[in-house]
Amino acid sequence: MTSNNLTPDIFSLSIPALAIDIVIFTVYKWSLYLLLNQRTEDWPEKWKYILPGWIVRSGLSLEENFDNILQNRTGIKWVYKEQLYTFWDVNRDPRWHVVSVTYYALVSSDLFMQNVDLTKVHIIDYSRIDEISIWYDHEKIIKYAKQRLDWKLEYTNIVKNILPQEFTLSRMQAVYESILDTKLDKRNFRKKIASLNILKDTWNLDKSTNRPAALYSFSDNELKIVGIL
Amino acid sequence: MTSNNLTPDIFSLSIPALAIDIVIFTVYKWSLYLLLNQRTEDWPEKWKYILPGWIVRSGLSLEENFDNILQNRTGIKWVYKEQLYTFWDVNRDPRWHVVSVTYYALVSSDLFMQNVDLTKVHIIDYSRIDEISIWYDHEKIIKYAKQRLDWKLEYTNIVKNILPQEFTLSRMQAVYESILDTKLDKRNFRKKIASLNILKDTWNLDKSTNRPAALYSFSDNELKIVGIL
DNA sequence: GCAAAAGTGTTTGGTCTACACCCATGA
DNA sequence: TCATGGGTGTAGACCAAACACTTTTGC
Repeated sequence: MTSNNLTPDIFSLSIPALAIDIVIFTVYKWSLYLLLNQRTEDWPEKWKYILPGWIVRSGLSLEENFDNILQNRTGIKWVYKEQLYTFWDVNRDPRWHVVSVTYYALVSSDLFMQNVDLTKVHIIDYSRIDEISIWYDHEKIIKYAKQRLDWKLEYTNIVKNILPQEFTLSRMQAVYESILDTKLDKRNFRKKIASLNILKDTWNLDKSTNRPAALYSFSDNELKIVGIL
Repeated sequence: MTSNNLTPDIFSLSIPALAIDIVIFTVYKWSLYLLLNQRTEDWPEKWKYILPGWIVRSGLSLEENFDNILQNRTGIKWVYKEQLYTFWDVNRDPRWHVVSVTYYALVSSDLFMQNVDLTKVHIIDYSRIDEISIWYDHEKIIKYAKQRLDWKLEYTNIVKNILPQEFTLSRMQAVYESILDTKLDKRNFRKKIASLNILKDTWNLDKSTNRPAALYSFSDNELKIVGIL
């Protein structure tokens, strides 16, 4: 193969289709959940769960495609997202050759509850992920997304995208515990968070519990690299 | 937009072209280098440096496309690679709408010297990267790849892909120092590496220096997550 | 007054850092 | 014999982990 063989030839070089698939996490009540679609009637294997996703439309930007797909497949208007990996497999989708750009996304449970369309999307307890039937390689993508989420939780302030605007330290700790599936020491956790100077006290109180708890919010909106745990 | 609007329509959904671009790092003598192509005569801005890359051909797997492009653009037959990011920009390549899947790659200087075709590829001292003229957004991609490389060096045993099969600890330390652009303490470095149990003594000696130095190799071929620095 | 979650310090062990000299060989 | 890079240990600072009781409120 010489350099000349690489001369662009739009026909042999095109790929048939490009898709976006989104792994959406949320923490609802005290557990980590995943938002999954189910295959519709006219598809084979209709009972299987599948990541929200679709083929992209040319002429729109990636952002526009993402937002359309997100809204169409879940009802949700906005999530925090990061690109995860681009999968490529001629045999991946039996219907056609698809390259899939995957994202993982975080949504706080209040934002999620406002917008989600539960006729379109199912909320699945992450701890039951191995018990359900997931279409093709989407389970692999989910596990990869979870790894990335774990890492980002430990080393960045990304947790703010799962928490509501104002939250108690106990709530924040519970988010870490449910996602990382560990128990954390309350005093050490609070010391660590305090030392990072990433929160500000709102001086509001959460009175829903017995003893009212101080409500905090993030003092900074950028994604920061900070060793949290 | 309703669900019906998402019904696949292969014509409006196709994208024109998909490319692979590769950021290749090597450590040559005592510095970090980058392997870049230069735009050829018939292209505009022909003097600018550009990442080795090309449009993918359908019908081949991603691996095959990667290997073809790597070999065509650099002469090199094999590199260690990891996917970096997928860029999407209708205005990215003025010739057509391109989605680019980028990789970063590492190659040891001996493997590199065996195979590289220096008529195709230029080797650029990374510390001079800001002095040269780089095409379109490839500089951004390079900086992003360097960040990823720095991180991977600190937290994994990825350095083995830049080192020859057998190497001295001083050589290994020099690779860290040149890529991360820091000075490391010799004793602390050796203690840390020893504590990680990732090397084995080959009982061979490097006699090219005055006092012969012990030669080590990695005891394990998998990529491991280990806090190295 | 009691149940339930919030909030608060100290001690200990391990890890990271700084630092300087002797050794083996080639020329 | 001297120049060159290879190889080695210790002390102090800092950080992470373990651990239990008091406080505030609703009922």
